[in-house]
Amino acid sequence: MADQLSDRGKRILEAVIEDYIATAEPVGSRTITRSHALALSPATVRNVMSDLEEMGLLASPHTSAGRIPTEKAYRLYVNSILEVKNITRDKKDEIRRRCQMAGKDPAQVLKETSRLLSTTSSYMGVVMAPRPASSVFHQIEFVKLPGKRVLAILISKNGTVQNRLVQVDEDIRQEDLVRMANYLTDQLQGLTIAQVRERILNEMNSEKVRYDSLMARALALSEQTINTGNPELFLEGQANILDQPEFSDAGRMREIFRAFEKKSLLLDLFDRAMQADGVQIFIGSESHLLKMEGMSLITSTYMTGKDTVGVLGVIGPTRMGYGRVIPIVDYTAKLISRLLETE
Amino acid sequence: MADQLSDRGKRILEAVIEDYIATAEPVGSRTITRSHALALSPATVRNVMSDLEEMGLLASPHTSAGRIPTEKAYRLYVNSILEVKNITRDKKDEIRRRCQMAGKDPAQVLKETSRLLSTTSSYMGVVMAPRPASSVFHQIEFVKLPGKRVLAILISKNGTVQNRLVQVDEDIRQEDLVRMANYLTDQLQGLTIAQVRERILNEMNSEKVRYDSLMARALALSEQTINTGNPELFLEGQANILDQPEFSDAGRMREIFRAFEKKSLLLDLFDRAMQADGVQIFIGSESHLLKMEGMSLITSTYMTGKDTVGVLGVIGPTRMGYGRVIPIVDYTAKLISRLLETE
DNA sequence: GTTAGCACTCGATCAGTCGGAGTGCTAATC
DNA sequence: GATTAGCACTCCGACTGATCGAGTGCTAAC
Repeated sequence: MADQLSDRGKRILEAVIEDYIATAEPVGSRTITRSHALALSPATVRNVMSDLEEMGLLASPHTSAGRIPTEKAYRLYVNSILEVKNITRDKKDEIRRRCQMAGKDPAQVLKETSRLLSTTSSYMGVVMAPRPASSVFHQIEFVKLPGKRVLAILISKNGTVQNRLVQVDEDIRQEDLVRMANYLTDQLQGLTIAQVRERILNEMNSEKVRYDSLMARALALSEQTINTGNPELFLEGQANILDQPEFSDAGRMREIFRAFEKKSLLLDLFDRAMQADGVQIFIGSESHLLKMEGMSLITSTYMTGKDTVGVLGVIGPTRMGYGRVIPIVDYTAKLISRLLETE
Repeated sequence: MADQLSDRGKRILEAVIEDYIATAEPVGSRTITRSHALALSPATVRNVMSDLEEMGLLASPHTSAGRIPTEKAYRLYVNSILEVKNITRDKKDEIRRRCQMAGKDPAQVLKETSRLLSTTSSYMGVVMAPRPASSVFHQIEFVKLPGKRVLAILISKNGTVQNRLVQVDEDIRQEDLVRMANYLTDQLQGLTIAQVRERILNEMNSEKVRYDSLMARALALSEQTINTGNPELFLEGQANILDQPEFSDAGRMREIFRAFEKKSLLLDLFDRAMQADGVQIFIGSESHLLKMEGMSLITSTYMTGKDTVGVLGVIGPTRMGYGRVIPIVDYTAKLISRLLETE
């Protein structure tokens, strides 16, 4: 048969994938003729399936089991067969209702969102917070606390707050701290946090500052407060993947959990997802993460105002209800963007 | 035989428990005579074990397996047999080294501590943050951000920071915000956060405020910022318990993970642990948590200055290396207390 | 009180059997 | 020429029975 996928081939591939998604069992020719009104006999379906196998779209675990879609098949399915459903009214309401988190700590909002993604999709929810380095500086403050401690607070225009508790020798006065903070706030207007850091490091080495011990200390304080490190990653609903039959094996399960404990791997992946706007889908090994074998990731970027600032998504088995989950991710991302913009 | 536990009985019970902790397999009479120099024959040991079983300290899964310690046995072991080892020099160094987290976000410190507990014990680490309601108010601030947003920041004497992003109608001026914040900061000196909340709710209903719309709004802002809810709980190293053979069953594993997703259950338990200072041990069903069957919890309280503020600990299987883990929990709690005090 | 000896029990393991599901091929049919 | 019925074949999984080893409880001897 042709290398080209016939229309009938497509329909049968779709049937296999959908059955497999539903049952996690290899799909046989009989099953398909029964459940999908194709008006074809099992024998015919077998012929077609054999062709699909040759094209690398199906695989059989062994001779007398049914067949399983390959990654290539999922990719094809997602690209050109799947019709993304509209999100159901119910889901929409549920998401909207649970997004009523006005007045919450901004970090909490993202965590809640991650949990929301996990429960609505029944897979794992992931949200990558905005990269601290790229947000825009708004204000810095130093607050003197009892016990020779100073709390430094760094506020960004997008409303995120970084703070550090630092011990100092006791002869700093609150008035001096305020003066320093005002001066710095003035100096650093309009810079991104990354630039702020650079500026401060420069200043610290400048001649002028060398002889101003107060300023030197203020700069040191600021420097300790600035976090240009990795953005936070909120991973919720890990227990959900325990329900997936393909991970019922204890060893496999352990591997996956260990992999997710190392968040750096996921961060890389999410960084890649942030390169392009909108919904993206990584199927199995496409993510180039060894441990992601058998797992897929659906992501979408979210924004504050006009800037793409973060990524959120759902991680599940390759055998995932794409048609159902894609709109959930999409809708949630849009809702969060709106929430971050106005609130 | 007597109801009273003989000295020999104790030694044999100890041997069974230690073997079982090491291997997770039911322990037979032979094994014991071999590994622990008791100078007794297997038959004698069998007799004693039979007595121990009658006393409810041992149980046999079936006739021809060895025996397993019961919860009662663990309790006895922990109370009167176990000699808690001194913490090893290595562990001490490791913990101390990893506690060098000066300049970190206070919440991060606790999270790190939890991870530290999990890796040094190779079970699960848990840290309950100080109850927000009971910390002492220090300062409140309102910062106007672009886009009709106001960031409210609540600072406690212990260095914790709560912040909320709130949308407002645009006619509030930064000067007014500062004035309000200063006024409130002045009014609320010395109160706990819980008292602050109460005071604010009272004020909001007072006659005077009714006609001062600016003040009314400031109060509303503050009220939204205050979180008197549950303290945060940092649970790290969940993957570690997957290594325990008794949880290799997928169903059991799922149950446990699900249980830990509901943090409220653990919070209750930790609240109980906070009633008494120092190290405490909950064995299996003693915690009155249904899902804690087969698991034990070792906790210690930690303090800032003279006040007990939180609890940290390790969760592992009942079959846990108590002698090894207890000093780890103890030492970590002391170290964190010192860290929170000075820093 | 302790121990050696022995019969007994029970789970784990392994080989063998059987049935069901599914395939591929061939020949008949539309 | 495409489709289908029929059939032999393959392979897995579930079940069965036999065997083995670890461990026990009991009894009688030390």
